Amino acid sequence: MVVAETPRANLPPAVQRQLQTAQDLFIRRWGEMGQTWGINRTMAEIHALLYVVAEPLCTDDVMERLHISRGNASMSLRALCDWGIVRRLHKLGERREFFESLSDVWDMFSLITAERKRREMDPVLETIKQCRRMLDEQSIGKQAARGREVQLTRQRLAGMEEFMEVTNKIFQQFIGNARSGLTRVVRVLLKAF
Amino acid sequence: MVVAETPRANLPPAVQRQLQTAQDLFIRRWGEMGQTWGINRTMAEIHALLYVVAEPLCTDDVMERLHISRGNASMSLRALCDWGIVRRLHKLGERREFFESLSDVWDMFSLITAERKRREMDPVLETIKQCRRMLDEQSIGKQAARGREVQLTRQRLAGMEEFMEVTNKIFQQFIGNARSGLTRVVRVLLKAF
DNA sequence: CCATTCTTTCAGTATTTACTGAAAGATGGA
DNA sequence: TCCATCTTTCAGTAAATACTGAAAGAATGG
Repeated sequence: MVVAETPRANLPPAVQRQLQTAQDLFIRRWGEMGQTWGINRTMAEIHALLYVVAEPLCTDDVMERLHISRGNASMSLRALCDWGIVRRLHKLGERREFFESLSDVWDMFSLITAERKRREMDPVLETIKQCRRMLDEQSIGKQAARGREVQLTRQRLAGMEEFMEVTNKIFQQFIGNARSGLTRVVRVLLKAF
Repeated sequence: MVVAETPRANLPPAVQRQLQTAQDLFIRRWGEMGQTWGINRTMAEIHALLYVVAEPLCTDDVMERLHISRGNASMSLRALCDWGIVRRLHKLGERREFFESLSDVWDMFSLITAERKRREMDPVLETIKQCRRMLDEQSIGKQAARGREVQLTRQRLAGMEEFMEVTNKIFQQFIGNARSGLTRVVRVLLKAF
């Protein structure tokens, strides 16, 4: 099937090149940052590409632009979709799938935050509670629960639990509110301080 | 030199064991979480150990408890000290050094946040600004700057820059305020929502 | 139904990251 | 000064992680 050319005035080659250079710079930095936050470089790069280009790309576009294999592209794109920050998109009259990034950074932040809280903070909180139960009077007796070392550890666990409960509450404000929630948070904060 | 035994009533062995089990559970979970946030497992574990035990430990204590080599312990402890969440401690009459974790979770959070902002967010923000400059009228001319693709990319970069500027401001509130700042933040937020 | 086009999977491999242990370097006491 | 004790460094190695490419699996059109 023959597809009509996108009807758009093309940029002069020099500008095209400059655009790509700027995009690549952003993509590279974004990938580097991802790594230090526990997100693999390629995934971060793909996301950066889709975000900065601001147009739907297909798998081959991504492979070509980032010099990665088909398998890698496929798996990384799926993971991004699972996170919810990239969406699949079917173009009419096209057989292959396209992918686009969410456009609102605040939405992306909300999604990622919610997911990481669920995956990583909640289990830790659960463990802390479990540890505390292992050291309460019921488990080890009144006498032992008063032992110096036990007390110390229990205090520390309690401190951490409190911290995580509070940060969880803050996250709740962000999650689901996305942009409007966040800007409101910021406005409130900047006024209060 | 002979060192006097620590003058403290020891816990019954069963309690001792239970205490250690609870601590180990916490340590393990903390290490796992660290990994997913880009902090290596051992470093997170050492920190968890020092935090939860709530008493200064020497290098050999750490090595023994976590089954790691001297080199690893030395390097990881130094890194933790660099982050500022662990402190070196000289006991009088002791030749070797001891290490202790900060006790206040809020302080630790502030330190880590400030450092990660400096190391990881600031460079990205700088890059985004640079990318935008590469695509402004001065660089590529009025005509080209109006091209559709250029416009799209510029909008995306602007969106990301705004986001990072705002989150930076939020961080500023936390940093330096630590506990008091955070609890205030929370109080303000919970009231406002 | 087959042929074509596109997508996913995964065993094998490459790359990166983390860890060890031994040797060199400090520090402090005698 | 030397000796003993403790710390750091780093080359070599082990472990974890990421990536590839080919093969199998869907989906679509004819």
